[in-house]
Amino acid sequence: MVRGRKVNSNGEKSKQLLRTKAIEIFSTKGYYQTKISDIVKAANVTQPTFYLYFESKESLFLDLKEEFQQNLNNIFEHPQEFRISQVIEKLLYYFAENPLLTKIGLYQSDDSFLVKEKLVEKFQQVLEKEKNQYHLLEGLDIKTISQSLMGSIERLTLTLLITEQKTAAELSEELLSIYFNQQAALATAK
Amino acid sequence: MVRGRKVNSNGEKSKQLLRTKAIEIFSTKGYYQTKISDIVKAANVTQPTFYLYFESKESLFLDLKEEFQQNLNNIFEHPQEFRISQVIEKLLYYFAENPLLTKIGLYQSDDSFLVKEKLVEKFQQVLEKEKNQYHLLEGLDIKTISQSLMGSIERLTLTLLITEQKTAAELSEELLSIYFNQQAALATAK
Amino acid sequence: MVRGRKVNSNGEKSKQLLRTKAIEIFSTKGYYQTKISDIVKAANVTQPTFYLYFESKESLFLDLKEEFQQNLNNIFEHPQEFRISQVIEKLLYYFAENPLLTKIGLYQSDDSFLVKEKLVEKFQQVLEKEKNQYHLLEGLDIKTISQSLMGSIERLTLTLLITEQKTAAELSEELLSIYFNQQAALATAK
Amino acid sequence: MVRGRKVNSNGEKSKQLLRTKAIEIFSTKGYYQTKISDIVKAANVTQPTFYLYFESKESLFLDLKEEFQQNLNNIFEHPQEFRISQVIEKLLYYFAENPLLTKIGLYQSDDSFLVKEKLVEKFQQVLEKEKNQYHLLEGLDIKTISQSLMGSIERLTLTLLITEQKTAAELSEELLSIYFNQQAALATAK
DNA sequence: CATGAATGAGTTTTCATTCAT
DNA sequence: GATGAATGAAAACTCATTCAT
Repeated sequence: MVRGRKVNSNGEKSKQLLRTKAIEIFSTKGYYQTKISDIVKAANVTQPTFYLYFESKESLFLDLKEEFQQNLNNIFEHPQEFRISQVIEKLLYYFAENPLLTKIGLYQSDDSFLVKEKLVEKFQQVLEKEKNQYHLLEGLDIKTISQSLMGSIERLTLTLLITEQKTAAELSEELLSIYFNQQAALATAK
Repeated sequence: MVRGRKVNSNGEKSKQLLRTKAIEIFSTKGYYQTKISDIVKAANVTQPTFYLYFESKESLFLDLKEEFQQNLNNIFEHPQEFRISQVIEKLLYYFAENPLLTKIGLYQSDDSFLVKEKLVEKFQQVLEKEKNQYHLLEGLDIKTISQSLMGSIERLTLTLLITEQKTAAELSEELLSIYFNQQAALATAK
Repeated sequence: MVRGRKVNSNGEKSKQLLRTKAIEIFSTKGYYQTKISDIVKAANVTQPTFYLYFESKESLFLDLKEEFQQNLNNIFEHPQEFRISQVIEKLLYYFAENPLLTKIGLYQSDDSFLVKEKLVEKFQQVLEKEKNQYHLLEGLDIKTISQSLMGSIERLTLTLLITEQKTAAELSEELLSIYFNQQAALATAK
Repeated sequence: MVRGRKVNSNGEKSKQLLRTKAIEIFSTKGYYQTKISDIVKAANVTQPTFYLYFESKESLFLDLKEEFQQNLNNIFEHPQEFRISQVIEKLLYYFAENPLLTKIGLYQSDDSFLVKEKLVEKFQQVLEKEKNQYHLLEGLDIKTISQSLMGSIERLTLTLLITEQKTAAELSEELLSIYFNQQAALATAK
């Protein structure tokens, strides 16, 4: 029945460990299926320790979700002007680098749908500007294309990117080919 | 409220009402966040009434999920040979007709990922056969296309189809254009 | 959804059937483990029918228990004077003829212990009068013998009598031999 | 009552208290009639505390039952050869020392009948070997005697031993006298 | 800094009983 | 005489959170 501070223990370390384990489990099982007991077991500390560093289960999850969203916002902050190819690339690179946070923010968070709606809007804006450059887009509803693109990105991220079967670069290129690249078609047509 | 039979009460009606409410709530909040108390409140009966008609929360949810999956299997049963356009159409029509069940089977069920994997496989098979017909596919990884298509379908279903902003027919056509139709591009190119 | 009186149905018949099934199930599973739903299922009627004939689960069980106890009382009513052999015989014959009621009254009822205490008292009284006739009893505590006899009777009833491995006659004789019969011993001794 | 640790609280103490109370109540009311709420009320803690120390109501009961059975097995383990007098003595001593566990294992457990059947078999084996030494046994069915003895032991245990009206030593001697001891009879006969 | 011990507030599920037909 | 439909009351169990050490 030893109590009190562990030898070599260190607050910041415990906090980081808890955070890491929380991300792992949240990203896999989702918010409701993740129990505090799971997290602390994985971090090898007790439940009260969790509350030493985080206000509540909810606030931690919210923090993680917001971190994801914040990062996402930062990506598109500086230069207002992006080409769709850059948008796709930047997204995939970010997702590839933060797979677990991405799973949380894109699939597990209750307002992941908002995040996606925002991205879709972004796509729309960009495509609106670029539509003349892609013959393939002619006659197509940009809203539909944007939503479709969002769907493609989220699924490819989940199944091929995060699983490391493909790289962000590869997937960017493939997506661009699918959605906007007439090379093949044009070549053939000629 | 007193015990015993309600005036004008009717078992089949109650069961259907409960089922309907359950589908509504399951499809919105998911399995874990849906409480029996939510369902019975919506159906204006008490908790034991739920157990009069359903074995448990889990078995009801499983039934709904399986109904969705069964329907899906039936779609592709008869003629073994489908063209990708038919596959997409049939999916979207089915989803449009069963929006809530679709939400459950495609987004809320624990094994929705399996359903999608199966669909992706289907896409791959069909595309493998048809690849020569679509110049756009040249040089592209069919697996990636299939996954991407799955993503597009699931997102368009969720955001445009189920919300009745677009019809299954419209979305099928748009998807075909995006993924396989060179018309516009070719026309322009000429 | 047919409702109302069954063709050929008959109140007394239903009541008897319910009673019979109740006895069967109560005797096997005990009061708390027996559900009204078990009883009515066995009798092939619905739950409200049970309440048509019996006030409640408890009152039916109490009735059965009291019937057992009443019968038991009747056995020893008339001639005040019994020999221990007669007491044992009469008990075993009654138990053999009413195996299920016996199981209820002797093993399942909450106050079966009272019944047994009363029987033990009876044994004591009778033995007190007869003790001179049985040399084996000399020096032994009649209370202990009476309790022991009660235990023997209840166990033999449960394991050999009710299972029809032995008859009441056989067991009476054997019990008398064990507890009071010196024949063998004396014969040998001489 | 507030949340969190009680002043001076101690886990092992709480667990033991819960166990003790559980044994008391299980032994009196049986498994089904014992509610967790009874146990925790008796131990002056809340229901979750119960689950802090025990997996479930069932597993606790099973543990207690198995403890009883294990002890019982241990009694007869070492020397394979026992005389019936020793068997009876050892049983009664064990029962006297563990009255509540005995009530659970011998009367309340769902498989107490198995325990008794096993004991009866033991009696049979031992008596088979010793039958020549007891003239009283001549002409009697050893199975009946064994069952009868089991009944005597269980009843005497319940009514005289556990209630501390008689000691294990006294009851052993009395049982031996009743079942196997011709002294008195013989003495008289001579 | 960290733990051991405990609890409030739910959640699913069961069962005897009772109305309306 | 009998059923279909419903419910009140309680049971076991879970989980995020909190106090005392």
